[in-house]
Amino acid sequence: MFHQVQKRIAASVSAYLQARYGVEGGAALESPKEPRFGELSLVSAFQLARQFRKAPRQIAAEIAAEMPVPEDVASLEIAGGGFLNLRLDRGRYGAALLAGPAAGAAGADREKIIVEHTNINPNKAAHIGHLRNAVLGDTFARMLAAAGRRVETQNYIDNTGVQVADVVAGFHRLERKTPADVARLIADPTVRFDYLCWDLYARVSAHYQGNPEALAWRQEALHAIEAGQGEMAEMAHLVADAIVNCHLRTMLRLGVEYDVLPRESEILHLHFWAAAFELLKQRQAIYFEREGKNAGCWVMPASAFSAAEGEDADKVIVRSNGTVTYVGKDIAYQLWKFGLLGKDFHYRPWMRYPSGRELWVTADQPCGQAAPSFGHGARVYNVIDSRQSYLQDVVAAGLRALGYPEQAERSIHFSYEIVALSPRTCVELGIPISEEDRQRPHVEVSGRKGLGVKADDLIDKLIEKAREEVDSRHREAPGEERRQVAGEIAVGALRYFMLKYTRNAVIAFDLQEALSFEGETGPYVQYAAVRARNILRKLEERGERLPDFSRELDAAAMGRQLAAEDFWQIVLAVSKAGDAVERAIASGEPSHVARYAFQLAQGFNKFYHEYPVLQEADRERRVFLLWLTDYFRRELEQTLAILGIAVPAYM
RNA sequence: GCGCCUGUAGCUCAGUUGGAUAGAGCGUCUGGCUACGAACCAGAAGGCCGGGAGUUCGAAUCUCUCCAGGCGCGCCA
Repeated sequence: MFHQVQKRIAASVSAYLQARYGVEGGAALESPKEPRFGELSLVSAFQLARQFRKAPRQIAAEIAAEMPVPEDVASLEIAGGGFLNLRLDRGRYGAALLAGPAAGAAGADREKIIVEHTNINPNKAAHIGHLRNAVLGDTFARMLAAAGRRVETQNYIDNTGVQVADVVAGFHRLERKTPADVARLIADPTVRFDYLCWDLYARVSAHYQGNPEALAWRQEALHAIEAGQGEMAEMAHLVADAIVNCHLRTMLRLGVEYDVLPRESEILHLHFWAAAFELLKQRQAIYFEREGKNAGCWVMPASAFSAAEGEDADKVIVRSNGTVTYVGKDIAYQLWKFGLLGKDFHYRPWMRYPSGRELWVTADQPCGQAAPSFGHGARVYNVIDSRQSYLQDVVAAGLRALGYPEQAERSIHFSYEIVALSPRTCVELGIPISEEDRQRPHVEVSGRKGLGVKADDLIDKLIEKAREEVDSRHREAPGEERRQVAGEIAVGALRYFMLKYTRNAVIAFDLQEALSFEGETGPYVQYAAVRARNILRKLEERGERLPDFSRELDAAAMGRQLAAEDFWQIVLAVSKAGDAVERAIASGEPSHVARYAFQLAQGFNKFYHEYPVLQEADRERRVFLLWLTDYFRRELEQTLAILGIAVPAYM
């Protein structure tokens, strides 16, 4: 609500400033530092001061005297050196809240926003780093949807890459297994296939270390996979599909779902690269190098994507042996996302989520079932860790060089820093670390060596810990119910932990800290929502009903109640949810919503402590307090839903 | 060598397009359960915002410089 009111006021003030002073920039409105300064502060006087060579305070006085007061505003006053502080009309504001949100203007013509995330190599179990990616992407998609945007979630699967090839080589060469053997392992319910591959991949990598000639295995597997024939190709298919299912199951534990799985195999078989290659050559975005170290390659000049010059910085797109690099394929894929490639995949259903949502996968031929329209995004967010920013720059440069500057601008590298481990957590997990690492704030671990924390292990551990807490508080409740609650708390803790940091902060994952359910955590916020529900449930247990607020409270009553500074500040804070979401979208920073959720919970816990709602004797106040409780509940639930966090039945 | 990111309380981190007296959690210390169940609340201590210079009415925020740390710069993905 606050967001809409602020927009209305800004429009009104901007119109005045434009007419009176001819300024184009709009009204400089911000939230004052302290509540006593009102709800909004206009600082335009400072900016105008220079231009008109007058004291800021004098200009503020002019504005205060001449500007028509916007209808949401009750009063305005000059403060400090030239601030113009606005106070909202509390009764009007409260009445608007009672009336509920205005219907959103959602239309089918809304442009589509694509969020691509997760993108885990399908050759081993997911680890905590992947969880940060998935939770960031999933939450951002939820934020966009909550704000009325049309969103499509993609999870790209590199099922023909080196990492899959290495595991196939491991099965074939180290384990001497046939595709049938691998299929049996996958079907065996006692085998955790993704864990098995995790270890096998580490063994293969170690073997390469000691026996460099064994790298030929990788080439052998890659060729087989690319040709799409033979036992190894078959095995690669089995492994990748099975691991994708493992990943989907892991992610679903956190409530993460996708719309479509674009796969590298189809990009290959449907010759996406050939189409992109033609475009790149036609538009002269790349050129054939005849001499120097890149002789025989098609390269993109460094000037296209960085400040550096010279052939050293040029990026090879097609190798001298004619094969395309990863970046080249990524340019083709990125073109498809914007609907610029002139080609599309075929699709078939992969699975249906319990929620009812259908997940599709790309296919190289029609399956006979009508699929939704995928791709054709107006804006694309690629959730990829910050170490790949150089490559993302090259991809965007490719779009620009092809004559698509707007798309390059809207091709957003949604980068984030890695998840490292705290030294003490390494020790706890039995990961060997050097003396030097022990002194550092965090230690990066290697998936190649099989070190690190598997996502499912972490989730299991969190559930176990949550279960202990639940059991100690609710011995009487049915076991199945307690299991459910513990699961929701565990997921709440994990998702919040991944979201509370800004994207470019390195998370030093500390088991103890992540397992904590106190302070700035998901469970703290969940607890506030549960407490709000408890009050309302208690009311019904006492044989009462929730009043019809819009009938029992009018603008005058709201005005009377909101005259109390305490209540006004609470209502104001609760009404800023939409503001937090918009800020998070504009800055691409989901942590804003996480932090807002925490503030909201803090506000509620304080309210809960100070005002025994059900004991209130004054009738109007009691109805108001019940309304406020219900309002808190709604916003807490909605904000948690955006974060992908459930509200447990009890805590 | 070049490029990007980071440096804020003992620790981990916030800090809106530059705005009024720099915030939170953890940890430490002191209080508060009579069930709207304390996974909570109240209070205290704790800061030359890495150093320096500049821009201006105003800088944690912008510019330059130095210091410290991280990451990237493959015909790997």
